[in-house]
Amino acid sequence: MGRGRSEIKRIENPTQRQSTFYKRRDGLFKKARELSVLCDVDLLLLLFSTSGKLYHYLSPTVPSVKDLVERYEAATHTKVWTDIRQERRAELEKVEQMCELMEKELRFMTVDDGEKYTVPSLELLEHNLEAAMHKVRSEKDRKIGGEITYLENIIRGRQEERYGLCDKEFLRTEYTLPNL
Amino acid sequence: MGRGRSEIKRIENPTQRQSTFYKRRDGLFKKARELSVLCDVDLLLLLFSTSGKLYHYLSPTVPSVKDLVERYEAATHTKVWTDIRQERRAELEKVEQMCELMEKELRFMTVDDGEKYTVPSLELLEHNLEAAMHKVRSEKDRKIGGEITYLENIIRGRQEERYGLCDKEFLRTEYTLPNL
DNA sequence: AACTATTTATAAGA
DNA sequence: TTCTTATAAATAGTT
Repeated sequence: MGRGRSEIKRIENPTQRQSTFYKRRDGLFKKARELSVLCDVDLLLLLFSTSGKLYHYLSPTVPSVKDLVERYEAATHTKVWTDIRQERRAELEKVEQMCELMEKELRFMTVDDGEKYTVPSLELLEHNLEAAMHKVRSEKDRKIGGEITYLENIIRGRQEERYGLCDKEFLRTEYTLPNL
Repeated sequence: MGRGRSEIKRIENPTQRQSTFYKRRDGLFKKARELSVLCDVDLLLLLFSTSGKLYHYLSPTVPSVKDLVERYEAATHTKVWTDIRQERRAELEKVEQMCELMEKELRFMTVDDGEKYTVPSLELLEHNLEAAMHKVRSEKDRKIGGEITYLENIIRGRQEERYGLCDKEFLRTEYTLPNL
């Protein structure tokens, strides 16, 4: 556009370059705005002049520069901020591992010697331990009971087999103990 | 440009919008490239079409997107990535709180009903519970024993007081029970 | 900044 | 999509 010249190379004359910069900068921002509105497009335009001055445009539909740059990351897998994220993730995983360890340790019911218990809290602890113990014992009994029933069934099966009372299907089943 | 229309508003017809998008997108990128070359300008153009496809341009003079976004941060003092860090910190704190809660809960020895225990692990659990119970009981005894000794001392003190065997200092002390 | 001769971009149509 | 073309818009050079 304009009278003459069309070659695209750095304009050496500073006055001319500055003049062209103003005109084309305005043109570019206008085009960016128009495109984002006409075609419902999310865009970011960041621009620094030679003098270091910032000009920028962000589509009204985009909440923040961060938002768009994150989408850029996701799209390119270029992970601009990977280091920050990985740092945090590592930190998080460390805490989670500690959590797990602690859970295991505590599950096996070690009473902390360093902790200073009061008598009422010790009584509560005792009560809870008794409840837990009760649960554990009845669960154990149930399991062992189940095992016995299972074995009894096998024995009955064998007897029926011997006396010809079982069907063909039953003969083909394998006898494996359940995982106790 | 082109035949007719100049109003800038969202193009509702999808076919027409797509067509316009292609043409104007190409135009915008061409202008961006030209400006960066002609006027020696650092610029970034990030663009997502409605379908989510990314198009971008970065001046050849700029080493990376990160670089330009950091300059944007510096220029606006907007600290684009601060909130990411804060976000992560919040996440971390949440996990740590969960940790603490879990610790408390597990300290009070609830045996998880949902957990599927095997007989040997139940026996181990039972063993641990017994050990813990033993600790708790002896600690309770020690505490109660201490209380008794303390009370005995007070009684002895009273007797010494009565028989004039105590010193003046002792008379001024208060008898408060230790926090049991 | 403004002006205007030209070039360029692009809307509509094919 | 892609091309063609008539026309609107942008802008180089000038004032």
